[in-house]
Amino acid sequence: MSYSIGEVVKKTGLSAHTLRYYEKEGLLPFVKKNASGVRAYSDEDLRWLTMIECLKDSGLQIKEIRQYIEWFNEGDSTLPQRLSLFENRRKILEKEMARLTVVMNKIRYKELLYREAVRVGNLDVATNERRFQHLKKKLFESPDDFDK
Amino acid sequence: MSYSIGEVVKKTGLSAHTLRYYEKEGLLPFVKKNASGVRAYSDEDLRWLTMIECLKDSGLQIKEIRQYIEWFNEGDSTLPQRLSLFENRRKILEKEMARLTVVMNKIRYKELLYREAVRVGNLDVATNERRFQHLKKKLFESPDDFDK
DNA sequence: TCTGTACCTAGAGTTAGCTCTAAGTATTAT
DNA sequence: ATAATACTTAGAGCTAACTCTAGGTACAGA
Repeated sequence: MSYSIGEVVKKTGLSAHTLRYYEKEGLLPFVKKNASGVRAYSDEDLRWLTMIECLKDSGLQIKEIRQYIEWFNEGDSTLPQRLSLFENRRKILEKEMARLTVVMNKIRYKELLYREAVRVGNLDVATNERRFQHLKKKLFESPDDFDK
Repeated sequence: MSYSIGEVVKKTGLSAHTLRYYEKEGLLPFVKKNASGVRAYSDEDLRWLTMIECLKDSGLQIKEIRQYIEWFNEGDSTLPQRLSLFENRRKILEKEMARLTVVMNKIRYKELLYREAVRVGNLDVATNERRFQHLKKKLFESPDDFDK
């Protein structure tokens, strides 16, 4: 099976501009073209696009994805490099999730505080309520930094 | 207490360029300047910088942070808007954490697979091992999309 | 043959968030 | 007094990842 760029747009949700851009950046080195230059994407190309999306979602830059694809095409001699890429990425994702957890706590505190402030119609009154003072001390190292 | 831009650079880790840029974008509407135009940051300004960093970490754009600061300065009449901002942010962070969890599973699968591939020196052999076939089926809707 | 749609390339433009440069003023230490 | 350091502004430059434009080709249906 092969697919026109328009069909791939429908399948992937990427724009035709973006698909051509990816190709120019070396992310799709196997896409074939017919005699008049029109692209014909294979099922293999679509699987690459799925993988590219996953790597992109994990935070890899396009040039890093291109590097991965080059390693893949060089065969088993680059297995250690590829392992190392996934290890690093896993560590970065772990840090990112930890970071988001910390941010989430702060934002949730703000949401609760503002819900109370809206209820009583006054931010300072809400901020000075014992339970919010308590919560703030529990959550933050320098609690007053969160009075803004 | 007041601080020169250089002291704030040391305290916050932001560059002087970035601090002036933030001010130009309306993020620090209270910073005072002396007769010769030199900035003198107050403790209040530093607290704003902490809050700005938190909002930035939560994914807010600079113009959205400026909007929040404007609301803050307008007083209690804008409490509902601010509550709504934090509610939306909390929801977006929840989605982001869910997204990262999904991505993490895929990357961890790849890491395990490549660790085995490096051990046996061959990606195809590792991919075809029963436990990786099993893992792949468990993790993904279209497992073959992850053979890249 | 005409009309419309889908496709092509090369290259310019956009956006966010910095980051840096140039040219000048002010402050501090010796 | 002089040298070094820190500060100022306006505005240009950078990077990533698109996003769009202009001008053209290819082909299908009425």
